[in-house]
Amino acid sequence: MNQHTEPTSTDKRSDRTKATILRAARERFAAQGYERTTIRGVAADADIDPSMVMRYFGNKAQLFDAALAIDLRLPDLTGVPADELARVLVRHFLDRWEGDPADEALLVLLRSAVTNEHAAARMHEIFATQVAPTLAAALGPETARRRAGLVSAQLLGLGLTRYLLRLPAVTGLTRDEIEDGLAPAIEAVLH
Amino acid sequence: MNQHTEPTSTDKRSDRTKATILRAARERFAAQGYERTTIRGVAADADIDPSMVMRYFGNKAQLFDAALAIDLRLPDLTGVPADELARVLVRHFLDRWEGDPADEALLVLLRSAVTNEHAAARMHEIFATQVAPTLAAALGPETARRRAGLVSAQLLGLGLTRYLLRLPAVTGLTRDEIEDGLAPAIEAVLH
DNA sequence: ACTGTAGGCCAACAGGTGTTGACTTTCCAG
DNA sequence: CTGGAAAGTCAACACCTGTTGGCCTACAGT
Repeated sequence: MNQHTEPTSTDKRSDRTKATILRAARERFAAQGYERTTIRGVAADADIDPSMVMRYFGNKAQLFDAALAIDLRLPDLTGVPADELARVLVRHFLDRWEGDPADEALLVLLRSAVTNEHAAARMHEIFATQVAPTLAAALGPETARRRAGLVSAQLLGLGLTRYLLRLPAVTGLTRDEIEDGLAPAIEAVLH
Repeated sequence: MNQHTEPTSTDKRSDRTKATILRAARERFAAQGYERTTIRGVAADADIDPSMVMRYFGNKAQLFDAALAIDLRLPDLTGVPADELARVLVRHFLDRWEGDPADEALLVLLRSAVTNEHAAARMHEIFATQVAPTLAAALGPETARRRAGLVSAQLLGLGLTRYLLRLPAVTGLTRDEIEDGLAPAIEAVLH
């Protein structure tokens, strides 16, 4: 097998189209959720035959799985002073929601997790492996156990109302207004 | 037309089956969302032919509409002292989410609004006609305008994580723990 | 007893879905 | 130049969906 081909980003041709498919899939899953996203639609966006999607990803469920690779990139919070912790969290999540439009994985996950058991399980997993440990390190395991859930509820509530439901009363706020309004609230939960 | 028939609950026979259909529809919409709910499924739950659903409700979208009749029954908050306002709100919403299992309308709405444009529009409407005015009356129109959105985000975030996603870190909390944890947070938003 | 009508059922339609297998084209190693 | 694998296309399948129209049945008003 290819020993001397450099392992650059677009090594083989198939890898590129596979990536194209995945990008199109993320967009549609993010915009419409699991059920309303069709393989034919994804294939059309990627300018490719539907059967290629099957060849590369097996079936719709596995394509969905592939689109759910998520890393929240939570920063290390152990060094942050307690009275700034909440603000750092809010700012970080706003960045993640509004950041790189190609990185819609968070939207995909949340939108689908509401109607799809499998996506919900993935969400549990992400919470357990990424959110909980980070908060436990910053707050100590005891208080984290009782507070991590509520903190997540607050941050996901923001994502829900602003980016999925697009409630005017929330989309109408500026980033600063949200930061100023929500940071004290999360601080209150953390105590 | 029937002039002397008493206007009791189950007046005509058709009204009863219509109600049966609606109950079955609410259950399925609440459990699976709009897309995965099928008319055949609803009809089977109601022990009736699918075509009857069409006869009584026209089409799937109108059946969905009928299932979305929602009244949050928000209490009058003008008499509540400012430092108890948050706690009253949290308690009220917990009651609404966990209350009468037959009254799943809130679940229906939230679960569907995430993937269905029409349900999202209905949510905007409910916010505008029920939540916003109640908060405006209690806080004054100026602060309500900037805070109502964030308060809703907090309460919907709770509903999302506890009743839809069922995050263990949130379902594992008792009612009291939620009340004690969230009330100060909402108070912080209200100031 | 008769009949009209409301309530209910059956069978089918047209369209869209995930998925499959056989076929053709592209392209690189020998 | 040539074989053969990799990449891509085409057409079809089996199934499920919302929706429709014709048919049967029960029953209330006369």
